[in-house]
Amino acid sequence: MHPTNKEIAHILRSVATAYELTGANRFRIIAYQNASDTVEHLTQEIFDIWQSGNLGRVDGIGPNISQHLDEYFKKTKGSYLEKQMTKIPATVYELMKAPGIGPKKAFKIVKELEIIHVSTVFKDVKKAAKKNKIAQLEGFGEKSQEDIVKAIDIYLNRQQKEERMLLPIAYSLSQKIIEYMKKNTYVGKIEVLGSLRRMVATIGDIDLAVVGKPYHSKDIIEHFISYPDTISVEGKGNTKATIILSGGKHADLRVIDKERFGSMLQYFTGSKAHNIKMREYALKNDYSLSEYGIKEKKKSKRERIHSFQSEEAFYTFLGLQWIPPEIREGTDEVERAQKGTIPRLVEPKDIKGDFHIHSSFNIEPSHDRGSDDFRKLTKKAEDLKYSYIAFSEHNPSQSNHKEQDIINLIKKKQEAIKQLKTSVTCFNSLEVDILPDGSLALPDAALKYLDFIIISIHSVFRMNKNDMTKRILKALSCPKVKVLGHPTGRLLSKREEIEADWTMIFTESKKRNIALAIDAWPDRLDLPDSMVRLAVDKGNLLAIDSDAHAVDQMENMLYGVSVARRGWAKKHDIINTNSLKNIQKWLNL
DNA sequence: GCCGTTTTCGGCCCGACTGTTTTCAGTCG
Repeated sequence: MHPTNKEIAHILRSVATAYELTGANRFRIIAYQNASDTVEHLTQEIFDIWQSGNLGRVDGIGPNISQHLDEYFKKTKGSYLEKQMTKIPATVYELMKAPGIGPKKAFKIVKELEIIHVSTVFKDVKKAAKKNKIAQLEGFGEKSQEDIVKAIDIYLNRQQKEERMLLPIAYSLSQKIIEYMKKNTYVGKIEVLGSLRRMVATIGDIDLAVVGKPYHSKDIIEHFISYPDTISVEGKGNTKATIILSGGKHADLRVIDKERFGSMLQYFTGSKAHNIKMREYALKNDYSLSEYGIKEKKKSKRERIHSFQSEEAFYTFLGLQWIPPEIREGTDEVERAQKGTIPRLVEPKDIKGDFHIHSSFNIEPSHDRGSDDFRKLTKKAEDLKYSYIAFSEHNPSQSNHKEQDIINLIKKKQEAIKQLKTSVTCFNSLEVDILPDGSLALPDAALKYLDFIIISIHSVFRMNKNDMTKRILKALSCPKVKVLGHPTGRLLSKREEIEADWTMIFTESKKRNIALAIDAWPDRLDLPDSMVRLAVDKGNLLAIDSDAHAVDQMENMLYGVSVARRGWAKKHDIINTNSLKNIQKWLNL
């Protein structure tokens, strides 16, 4: 197995740490940190980029780091990166995983207390704290000793739990806090910010901001840290506070006055990478950005800060198009905003139908059945103002049926659909398993009774890249296939993506006019946003599917739209924004 | 060590909070 982006990012960050502790030029340290960030957020495998000889083209990786990585990938013994890393005890990198412990503190503790075993570093540090040894170190005290023990406990605790929340969970949690905050009379406007506003698939912390007068700030902060579900207060200042909720999740709150709401919204929405790009851009025009506004850096003049009530005004002042939060990830959005070429991204109201709904119709499926019948589902589709939907249950199990049984079941379903009285056009479809050899779990003879099929992988996820690619390409060759369902098979924080040559698969899908699904099921969000962007750039068709197994889940479409937006998808990139007429043409009906 | 619509040299994001200090260093987002 080749090293993952996560592993390479960790190595680069560790080298940055080693440089920091050995007193290297601080900009060299930053360069390695930047390279680490870049690799971590890359949309392709850094290993693949290296293999194709394009390492140097990656933003933030220059000639030096390129060469070091080359050496590392070639598995050269005693490679430069490894050599740099081992200058610092491995216990330092381990200890740094605890929040609030950075390079300096970790190194000091490890060195002074002679902690050498990586596997027991946390236990050993806690033991030392018990003997009051840390408080005696220079630069440390009673309080910091206590904080270090707490930080270790938080880290160890977090290890056992899910690290990040699924988007919908974080969203509902934030709504509860907002409701609570509104009970305080000094609280004005209140907004969800950070990764939640950017609609990232998984959310670490909940970030909130409140409009309030500075002299009410204290009251608001006090109210916030009294939130009933709080188990501890991690920090509290004049304008911001952090609480830890019973599930171990952090919630941050910032108070800001109305005049600066725009710059605050911009700052606090992030991403960090986006804000850095913004500040770098501003600096070229002699401006300095912060959450408080835009500062003119002209040395001769008196310092002047411009405030902004709205985010739009903030971006406009800098000569930039307003950038939707979903694409503020520090890729090329600032450049594009400068040129005025940020596209209008697809919106929830553009969606005209849903191709992937599991009904309760008993097709005697291989996997789970939906819980609601055609009638309820079509009613919901009407409420959502859809023009069309497709009932796409899992294929009938193969082991329990003869070919003719399967055909009869599909015909029966077709008949039942015909009987429906609704303004919504309903297609007869199935979600068919892609078997390990690339054949489909449905007899060919059954295909003609279906309007189209979705194909998906539901077993044998671990396969080598070559075989997996062949498997999918073979499955795509069936003419009834119109959607490749949850292409990567990932389950957020449960199962990794499958390995496949996506360039080949995207090319083949495009050639065959097959849409790649953006499955909106909260655990999936698959395609992932970064791959959506690749697909969009390549000109692939995409289908946003709810994958609903119950009526209410049809509303999950919203999260699929968010993924599409994060992948820079425009309305015309998404097949199910089309009119019924166009869809029928696409389906060859 | 990286990078380029004022630059192949000379820059490199900004502020808050905390603890240990008595003006600052470390860490975080």
